[in-house]
Amino acid sequence: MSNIREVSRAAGVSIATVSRALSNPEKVSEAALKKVYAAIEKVGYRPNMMARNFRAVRAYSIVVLVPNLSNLFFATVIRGIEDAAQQKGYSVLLGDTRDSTAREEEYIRLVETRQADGILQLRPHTPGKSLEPKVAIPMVSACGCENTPYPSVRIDNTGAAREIVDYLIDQGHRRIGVLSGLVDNPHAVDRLRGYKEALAAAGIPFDPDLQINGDFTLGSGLMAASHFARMKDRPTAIFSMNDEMAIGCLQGLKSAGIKVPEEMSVTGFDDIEFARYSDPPLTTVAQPAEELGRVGFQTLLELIEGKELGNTETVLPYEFVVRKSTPPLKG
Amino acid sequence: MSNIREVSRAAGVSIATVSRALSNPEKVSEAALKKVYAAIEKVGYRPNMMARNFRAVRAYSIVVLVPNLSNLFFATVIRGIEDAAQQKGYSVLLGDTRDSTAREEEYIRLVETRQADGILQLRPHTPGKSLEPKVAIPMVSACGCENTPYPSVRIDNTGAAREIVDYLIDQGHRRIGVLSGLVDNPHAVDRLRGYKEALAAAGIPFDPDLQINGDFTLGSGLMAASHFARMKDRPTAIFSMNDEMAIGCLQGLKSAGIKVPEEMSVTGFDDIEFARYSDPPLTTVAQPAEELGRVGFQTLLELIEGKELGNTETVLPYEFVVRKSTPPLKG
DNA sequence: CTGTTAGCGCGTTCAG
DNA sequence: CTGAACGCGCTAACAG
Repeated sequence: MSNIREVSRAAGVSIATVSRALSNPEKVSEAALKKVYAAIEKVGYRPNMMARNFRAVRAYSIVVLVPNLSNLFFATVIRGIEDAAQQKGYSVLLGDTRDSTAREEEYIRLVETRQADGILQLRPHTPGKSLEPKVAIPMVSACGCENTPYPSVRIDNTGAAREIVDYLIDQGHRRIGVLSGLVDNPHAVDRLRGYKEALAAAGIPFDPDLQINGDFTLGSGLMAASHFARMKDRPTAIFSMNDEMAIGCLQGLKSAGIKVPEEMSVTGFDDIEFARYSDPPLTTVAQPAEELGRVGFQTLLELIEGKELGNTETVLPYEFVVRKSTPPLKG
Repeated sequence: MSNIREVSRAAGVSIATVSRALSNPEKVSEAALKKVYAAIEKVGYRPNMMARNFRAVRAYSIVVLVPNLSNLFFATVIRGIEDAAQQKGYSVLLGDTRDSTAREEEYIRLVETRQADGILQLRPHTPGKSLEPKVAIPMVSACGCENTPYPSVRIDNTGAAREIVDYLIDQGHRRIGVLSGLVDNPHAVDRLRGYKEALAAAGIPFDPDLQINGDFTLGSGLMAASHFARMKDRPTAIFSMNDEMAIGCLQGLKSAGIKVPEEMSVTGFDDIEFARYSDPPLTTVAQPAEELGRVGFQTLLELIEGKELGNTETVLPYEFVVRKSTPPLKG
């Protein structure tokens, strides 16, 4: 627990010289530098970052708000964030909010009390329900949705959904079920719009009976499957809004005796690694998860450093991935 | 950005009184309290935690070192950690080290420079390769292995592995493949011992050809499957050391035309949520992941607060979960 | 190039 | 019960 004063004593120079030797070595003579480095070694000095940051009025850390850390898509985004943050000397404070705005508020306090410099929000913004952007709280959305009222980085969810459903229609499907998220989930909203647009473009009327809302978990996919299985006029394909639900759905369909993909096509969204290992492997949309995290961090850093960004949107490209869960419809 | 001085001015009391009103309200008169609270409201005061922590010589944060955040088992442990930490007013700094000791060292620096108070290590300890415990760096292992040289919380990996393999033997298997981790991975070491003990107890000789080493990822499970599939004298069951590899293996076996579980039993380890949704659902060992995290944090907190723990071990119970991937062997 | 001085925001003496 | 004064470890401004 030695401090800068001990170093200065051991080196026989002033405290200021030690400080300069560390942050502006070019302003210190060779001789003094040598003495300082030797002294640092000798007394085992480590600068106290709390003191340094305190002076700098910057915590050099950001908080990442994630609705559910066990969601592999989010986990991957976080890896990207951490990667970028570490390169810039920032640490990442984890806030698993379990979809609770109240918990989010608690983490906001970390930046209000200067324990963190900004917020990277992974939960998409729901007007009237989510944390509203506050001035003086740098915040950016790292895997957001349309109409986010603060800077965001995202993919074109609507377009990606449209592309998937277009593909299913091309494969011959006319009755396409949709396994959505909760009605007010913004990702669900955007993707549902894409689904409807694709249907409309093909002249297929939207049938509300074919929409089942889950919550992006495996379990809700399983539940949804049993609904779909029991329908009198069952769909021939299901567009699921994430891979977890699609995989849950796969199992539900099988245990209902429905063969996938022979009797039912299923698509996912995100392209988590498990999507390649399901049976059958899932046709899905690959989001550039790590990149979303990296770009999200960079955007946040600009905000922290004082740039005015308004509610800039950065839209990154996605990739449509065809696997075996969507063969052409027979008959 | 108001500070305590502004509050004191607005309230017409001294700085010390404001400070006391916040941390020892019982030592302040009713009248003064009211004035202080009103002033805080009025100037929009938020205590500067950096300053407070700086004085307290405590960061009120810990760093969690995780080898791979995309591993669902670790993600769940972290949820437990964060839960416990938040309750005690601590924040969690994330360190995804991607199995690199060098990266771990960088995070150690965070506590050396007082940005964090201690380390919660999720990577099991490999002698001569892992971070060695340093005095003055509070560190605990939250899902450790046997012979960890600092306080640890874990399950009985050897016992759990033995129990799984015993069960396979009971189901009639004599040739049981093992899908291990890398040779120096401590979890692999402990679990391999359990595998061998179970074999020995049943009088089955250990056959090194039946051991394939992966790296706990889906991909390595897939690779291993093709090895197993090509063996002349193929095993009738595979004990995989985690669920991800087991699920990867499942797919590899299927694409090699081997039916699971009819022609091959497969077991996992950890009981991640996907284990219930694979085809067939996996027989596995459920680790109390969140609890490991919670207890790990509590142990670390004791260390931070100055208790001497030596290399205490806390062993938590696991649960053996039988699903459909392990029917009795026919013939 | 170097040392001296003055705080950053807060908690904690110690008198009153 | 209250206030003035000091210092935590460090950096920045200013002289020399």
